Amino acid sequence: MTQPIGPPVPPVRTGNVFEETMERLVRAIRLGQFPPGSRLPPERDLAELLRVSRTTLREALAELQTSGYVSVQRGRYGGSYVAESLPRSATGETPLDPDEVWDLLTLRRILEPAAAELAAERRLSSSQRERLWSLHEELAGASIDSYRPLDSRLHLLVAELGGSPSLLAAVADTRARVNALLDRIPLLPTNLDHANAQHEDVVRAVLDGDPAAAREAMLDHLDGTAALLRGFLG
Amino acid sequence: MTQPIGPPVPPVRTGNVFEETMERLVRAIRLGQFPPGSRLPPERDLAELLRVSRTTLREALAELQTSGYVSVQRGRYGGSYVAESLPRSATGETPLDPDEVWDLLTLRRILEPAAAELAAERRLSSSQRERLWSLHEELAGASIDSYRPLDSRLHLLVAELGGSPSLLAAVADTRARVNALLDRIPLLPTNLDHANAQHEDVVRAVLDGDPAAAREAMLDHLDGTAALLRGFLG
DNA sequence: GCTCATTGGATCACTGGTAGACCATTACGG
DNA sequence: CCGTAATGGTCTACCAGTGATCCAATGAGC
Repeated sequence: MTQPIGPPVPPVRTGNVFEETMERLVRAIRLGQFPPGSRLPPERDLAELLRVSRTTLREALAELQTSGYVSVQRGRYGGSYVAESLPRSATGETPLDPDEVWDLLTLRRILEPAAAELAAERRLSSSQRERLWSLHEELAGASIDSYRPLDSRLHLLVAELGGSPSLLAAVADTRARVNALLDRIPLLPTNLDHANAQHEDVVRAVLDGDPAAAREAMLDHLDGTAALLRGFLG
Repeated sequence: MTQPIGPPVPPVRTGNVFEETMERLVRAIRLGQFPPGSRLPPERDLAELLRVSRTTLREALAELQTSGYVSVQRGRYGGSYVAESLPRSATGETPLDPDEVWDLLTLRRILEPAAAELAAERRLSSSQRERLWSLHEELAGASIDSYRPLDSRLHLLVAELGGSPSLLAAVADTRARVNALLDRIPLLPTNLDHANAQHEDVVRAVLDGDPAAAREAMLDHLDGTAALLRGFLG
């Protein structure tokens, strides 16, 4: 007979609107969707984008301001500007949960190489090619403080070039959650050099239209940071 | 410079609570999480599960009742019982969107073979093995009316055995969306026979602990229904 | 056949969130 | 320098959704 149990039924609502709005904004900023130094859309537009009342959005923005994610200026050409260096998400040394780490790294290892492979299969427009390469260069020259958001941005761009919106969404989701784990461990300059070299391999393979190489390069890259994370499990 | 655009920022709230609750329930039923003929949890429990007031849940259940998904009985040992044969989701012959079809099939082709591979890598308990095999047998003997939910249930079980909750969630999500497409095309007995044979290949490979075979078998199976869907694009 | 636990059915005061109008500040363009 | 457009700041009436309580039906077990 069929057992009554199965995969969990996700709740319709989790937390209140304010909290969810905060999370969305923090997530978008940490994913580099609003890069360091850039301006957020006007409150009215952003509220519409998030399908949230302006009142609630403003509460969230106020909170983001006090926690140092954005600075707000009034008047024409004012707005909310993303900080150049994001605050470390306040995790009072919460220990990493090994199961959660394995879970997320497993999913990421499935999604991102597949996305890179897809991207390499596609005929990219010259503007897409330029965007990819210039983002890679910007990242290679980024300071350690603004590195993570731009890193995510590059990975998301690769996923975007794969052409599947649902895959892109899945990559973004997973990456946001992996980021939350990564924020608990230090970012060393040595790692950055490795990462930049690996990024270049991925970008080159995508631009060369070599799917197998793109997949492998991405796998190498991910396994690098995965090892880093696992090292902090003890 | 960084371009202002990027992957979309998902809205915090979509639709009202009633609509979302409906969707969750329909989805869970169509995914076989509440198999045909089974009883839903009591309203109070279900409301808590969905984090929704009982009032709202009851509105959704009433709607499900009138559209033929469940039948409700009062009194002790009463409750909401899932129909043996689900209503065809009322799509007034909405034409399939080729981009959406490609998008979802692409993601599914990434997730499910990976899940099958993972499942085959793991040492399964004897109760897990039995559950998998008995579900396969139940599905092979299922009527054409109750086939789809049990089919989804089997796929979800394979994903569950992979051991990654996030991967399971992603598979469930994708499958729910693919189901919505599949509901627009007829289900032929011939296809069922093929599917059952392919399911058996997958299940055997998982039980044999042969990851590569499991991946391949799942790919074969998916490409079968994918071809079916593409055939209806013209 | 009573009893009682378990379930669905109904009602209502309260609140988080919304929509929309209006005010305040700033900087560009003439 | 002034006017105006674009932006953040504030206030308020309203309502969807909640949660709590009570009622009604049903069937198992004594």
